[in-house]
Amino acid sequence: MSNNQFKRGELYSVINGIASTAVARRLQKNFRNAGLEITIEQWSILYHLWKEDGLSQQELCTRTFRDKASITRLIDNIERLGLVERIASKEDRRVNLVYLTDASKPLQEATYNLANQTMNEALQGISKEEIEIVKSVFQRVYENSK
Amino acid sequence: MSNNQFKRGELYSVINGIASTAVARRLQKNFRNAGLEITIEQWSILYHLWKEDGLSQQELCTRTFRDKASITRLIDNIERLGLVERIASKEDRRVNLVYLTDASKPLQEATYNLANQTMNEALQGISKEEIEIVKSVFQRVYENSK
DNA sequence: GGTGCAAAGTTAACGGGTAAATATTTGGTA
DNA sequence: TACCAAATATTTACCCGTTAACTTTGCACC
Repeated sequence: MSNNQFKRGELYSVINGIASTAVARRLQKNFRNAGLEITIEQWSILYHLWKEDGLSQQELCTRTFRDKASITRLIDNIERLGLVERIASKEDRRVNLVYLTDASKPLQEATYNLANQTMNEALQGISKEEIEIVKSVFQRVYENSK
Repeated sequence: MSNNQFKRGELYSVINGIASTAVARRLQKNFRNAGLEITIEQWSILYHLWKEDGLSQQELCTRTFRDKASITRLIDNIERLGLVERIASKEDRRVNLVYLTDASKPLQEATYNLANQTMNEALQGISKEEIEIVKSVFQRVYENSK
């Protein structure tokens, strides 16, 4: 691939993730309009815990592509909201396991629906084949850049 | 488009912009390794000023897809680095025009080269046709979500 | 058993994004 | 002229991402 094949300006929006930012902002707005007072980042933690409860913070780092320090603060905030709690692992005392509380349960259905609806709106008019190409390209870009 | 055509989990990385985050992080690292002490966000402002100097803050909002408050703080920081300066518009006293200083000049060539190199590495093994599809999809996602 | 290293998590400092409230200026209009 | 609405920019408060330094714990190895 030559140095000049792609113009910087054209790819600028890709670098800055304009499209994904727009989707995230929209989803955040939909949460707020529905009276759900959580951020997208907090929701992404809950999302993984709904799939598998009791993950360690380190495991949440891996699954959400986040830093240890980010996870610490995210869990701090979600715990303050009463949606999760840290429980020290009995096997390894370095490890905190993060468990959902009962208060988190009502959020699951509502946020899933809003996320689905938001993604469907975002992907209006885009074919399944195009989605597959985007996913494939993203995977390679991620591998090339990580 | 049915509600179940796309699985949330598969699109999760798109929502969170994992790929674009990885590219941005890599570019930031390349800047730092080259001794360039500016952030990607600061660079994005300089990038637009190198194309056209003396833009208003509002115009920078539009071109960088950013909030007014973000621009205010970004310009604060870049101004503190001595790379730009605010000059009040004579036509409209509400407006600040942002001008590059001489100190910003040496950055232009170096950052352009690093940005080009970073993008080329990120896009290794990706065809021109795929790029076009991604850009087209992103444009529609952005329009659908903004 | 002590030493040293790696892993998990916390903290602080800095930069940036967003929302809401505020001030200033402009321009139109009654 | 007086008033009002819109545009530009700032400020504050809160949240998140990254880095670097640090603590605690586990483990391997001599």
